[in-house]
Amino acid sequence: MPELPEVETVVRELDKKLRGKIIKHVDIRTPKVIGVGPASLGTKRKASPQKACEFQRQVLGHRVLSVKRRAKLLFFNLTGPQTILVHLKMTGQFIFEDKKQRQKTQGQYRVLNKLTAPLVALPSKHTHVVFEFTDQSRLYYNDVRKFGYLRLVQDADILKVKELKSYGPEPLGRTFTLAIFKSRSASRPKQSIKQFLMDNAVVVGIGNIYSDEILFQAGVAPVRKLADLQAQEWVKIFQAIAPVLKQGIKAKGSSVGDFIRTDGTWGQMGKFHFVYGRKNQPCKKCGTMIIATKLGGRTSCYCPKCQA
DNA sequence: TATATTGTTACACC
DNA sequence: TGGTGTAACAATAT
Repeated sequence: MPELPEVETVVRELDKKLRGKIIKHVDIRTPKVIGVGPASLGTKRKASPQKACEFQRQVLGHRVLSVKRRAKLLFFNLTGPQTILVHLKMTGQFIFEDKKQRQKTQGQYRVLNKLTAPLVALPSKHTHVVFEFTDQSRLYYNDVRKFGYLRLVQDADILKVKELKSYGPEPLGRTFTLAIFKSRSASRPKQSIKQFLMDNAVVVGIGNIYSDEILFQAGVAPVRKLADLQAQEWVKIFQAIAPVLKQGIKAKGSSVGDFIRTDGTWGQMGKFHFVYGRKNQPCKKCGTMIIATKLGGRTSCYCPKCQA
């Protein structure tokens, strides 16, 4: 389940590996994950062979200039007037391999990030797109749920992309301040702090895992309503955001769900989780059992003693 | 077989 | 009407 630290991990690795490479071939095995144009694909998407062809045609022969990130969206900036926007949603993943990498792994990967998942050769049944570059290296896009997408957008149309318009500030950016963060709560006093943190209009990139961890570090229960939070609690929550996300990036992402790095290895953040996914396990600080509750349809874990 | 999972959006409701 | 709250949706492993 990639959130900002996981997406950032993928972006840094891909930027290093793909920069300068020329796309020689694109194999689109599942056309429904492909979009063309600034309009969003929507949930009820159907396969469009025409779009897949157009995607292929416009991308072939172009060089990757850079790979960047905004919120949880990846940007593959290409030569020519196009950019590929990628959202991994729940289970999207990229695996990159060159000849050396292939020898190391013998072409075997776990497409699902579970120790019990079998090693498979790529492309697997969950591989939907394969990029091949002129130096023989390959980039595989896998997605078990097929919720993610690759969208080709003309650079001139980037500002027409709806999601980009509704996104709030980057949590690690200079424009994200306590005053701005707190001000967004005024119009929705009854919302829980957990849902507030996960709202991309408030601040981007924070999902279920990191919101739980941030609230643990802040000592605030996820069920607390915005209007009831004391000034000091706002400060604690705000000050917990950057360190928790930075630790996630440093650990190369979480090891939970289906997240794997671009070389098929796991991130280490899972080792540091204090509350996420630890229902009925003792709190690492006080030993109290971690409890789980549902907020806006999402499971939220917290320590009833450490978090008031 | 029912359930759990997420970001996004369509839509109901003040 | 505009902003907020909520439910639905996509697909599949377990």
